[in-house]
Amino acid sequence: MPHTVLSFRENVYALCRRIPRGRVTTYQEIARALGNPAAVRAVGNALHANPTLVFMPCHRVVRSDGHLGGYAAGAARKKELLTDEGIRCRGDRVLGLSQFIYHFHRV
DNA sequence: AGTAAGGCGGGCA
DNA sequence: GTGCCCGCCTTAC
Repeated sequence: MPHTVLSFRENVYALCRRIPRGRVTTYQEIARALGNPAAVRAVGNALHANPTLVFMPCHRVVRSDGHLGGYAAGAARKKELLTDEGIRCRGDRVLGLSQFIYHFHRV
């Protein structure tokens, strides 16, 4: 699915920015919200390339199976940030993901 | 124009 | 739980 105005990346960032504090979403959710459900991997790619780590809560994006997934500044840092927001983890897994998951309404 | 690299997901052993 | 494999999409080179 070609994107006209905004690049795929920018769309990913836009969605990522609206994940509330204390909530998480998944790479898959983002891909689906973009109408490109098969682009899960590209979503991770885009977040990895994100230039503004500080204003981009990409630490709130985790894998659909509950694992933390990657983070440019390291998974340990990702875990820290999530913990600070009240999301508990054990090992490299988020606990009770379904309670905190944020679903986007369609775009 | 080909190709490889990813912060993935799902399936199956 | 752990692996491995295959499919998928966007970017950068």
